[in-house]
Amino acid sequence: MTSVDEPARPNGRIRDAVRTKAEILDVATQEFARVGYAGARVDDIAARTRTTKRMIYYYFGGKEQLFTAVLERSYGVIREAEQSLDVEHLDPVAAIRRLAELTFDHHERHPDFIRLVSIENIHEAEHIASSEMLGRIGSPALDVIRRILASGQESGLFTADVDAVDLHAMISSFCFFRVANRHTFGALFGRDLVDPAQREHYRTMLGDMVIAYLTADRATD
Amino acid sequence: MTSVDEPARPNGRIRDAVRTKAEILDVATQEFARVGYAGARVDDIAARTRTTKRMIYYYFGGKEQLFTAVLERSYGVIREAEQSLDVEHLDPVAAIRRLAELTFDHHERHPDFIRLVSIENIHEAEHIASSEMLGRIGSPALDVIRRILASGQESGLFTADVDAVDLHAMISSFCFFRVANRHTFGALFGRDLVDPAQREHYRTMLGDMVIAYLTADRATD
DNA sequence: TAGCTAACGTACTGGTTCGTACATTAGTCA
DNA sequence: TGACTAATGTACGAACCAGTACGTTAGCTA
Repeated sequence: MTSVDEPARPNGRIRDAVRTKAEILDVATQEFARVGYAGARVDDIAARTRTTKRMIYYYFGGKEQLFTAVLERSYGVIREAEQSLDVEHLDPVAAIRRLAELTFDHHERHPDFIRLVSIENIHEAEHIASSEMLGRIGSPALDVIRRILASGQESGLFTADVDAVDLHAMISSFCFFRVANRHTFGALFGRDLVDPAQREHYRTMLGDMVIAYLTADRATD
Repeated sequence: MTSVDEPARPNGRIRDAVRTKAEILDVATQEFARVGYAGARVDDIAARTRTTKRMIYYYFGGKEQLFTAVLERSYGVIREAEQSLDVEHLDPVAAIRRLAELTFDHHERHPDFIRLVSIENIHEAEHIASSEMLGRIGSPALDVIRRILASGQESGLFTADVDAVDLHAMISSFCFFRVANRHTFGALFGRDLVDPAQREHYRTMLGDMVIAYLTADRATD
């Protein structure tokens, strides 16, 4: 295991606090996502890193804090992704559809994150609640939705009585369910919601749904 | 703890296989839903029944089989509920809206079931896969949707290219997300999706969304 | 280059947890 | 009413698992 980047040491022991910490977080993210908080084993996480269990306690304090750190980093990643959203140059309908598609893509690309969120919900969001950072993380996506919605409502394209948080919930629920409930849905109904061949179909379906809702003539019903 | 139903015994020991088994299932359902499969403790489940851990192994064989039995009974309950669906006397639009509302109500009334499904998805539906019963449980709701959809498409009310399984996924995703992700969503966005005061709002939103999707003129976009 | 400390490793512990061996009894039926 | 068996209880073991006491060393800096 001697590479150019990591020259051999007499002892093989290398000191790199940043790398060690990051490696623990990487492995812990995989393990927690794979088997849940209670199902994960601190020993197993340590065994899959190049360091020892001792270091987990040294850097994070304990299993609980490690899980919180995993959540914090995972949420940080999506916040960053949301910050690079660039849809406001489009007209409101296209902008919302594009935003929905980006949400769709992001969920699909980060199944581990979806699993962590499911797990955190089983724990009633207790780690989020006790995290300084996650309490004030906000959501750039929400701001984007708010602005598009306002512009669409002003121009009369969208029905007036829609709220950004609710629309975000609507979009997220479809994207989240598709990934999170993939297994039970597949087992019960014989259809793989994440089948690559069906990807475009569901991506379009999401956009159609959201736009139909936003542009519907509510008086019709 | 002496009641009319259960007269005192010299030893307090009563034999009732059916009751014992049902009581274990009740408690196990609560515990598994509360803390997940790995988080649940066989000893704790036993302690909360009027019998002992020995009986769990006697009747179910082990923790894994107990969890499967919990899932089987839980899915059985919704299948029964679905069988009593009675919406086909309504016109297609009203029928779909009513069906969505009943799905909405059912999810809200059975948060433990939602949690069990989330947990089973973390385990990649392995218990469903290995269950004889759950493999062929089917879904009466799906048949209902299929018939309403066919009638609505025939009369030209609904867009033609919609599939029953997909529509079921759409309705379920909204209902499921609202309950399952209540905690993280609340913690991050400060809005309780299950707030009773907002119940009618979200119930209407779901119906509006589904109907808008089904009746939209897809060519507009 | 001596010494200091952040970074790391080893080995262990105490409590937990699934599962079982063995003993007992309630209720039934010949 | 005696015997048989399904149903139940007790006590324990072996593996597991989060966390820690204690010792070591790499790399920096005075």
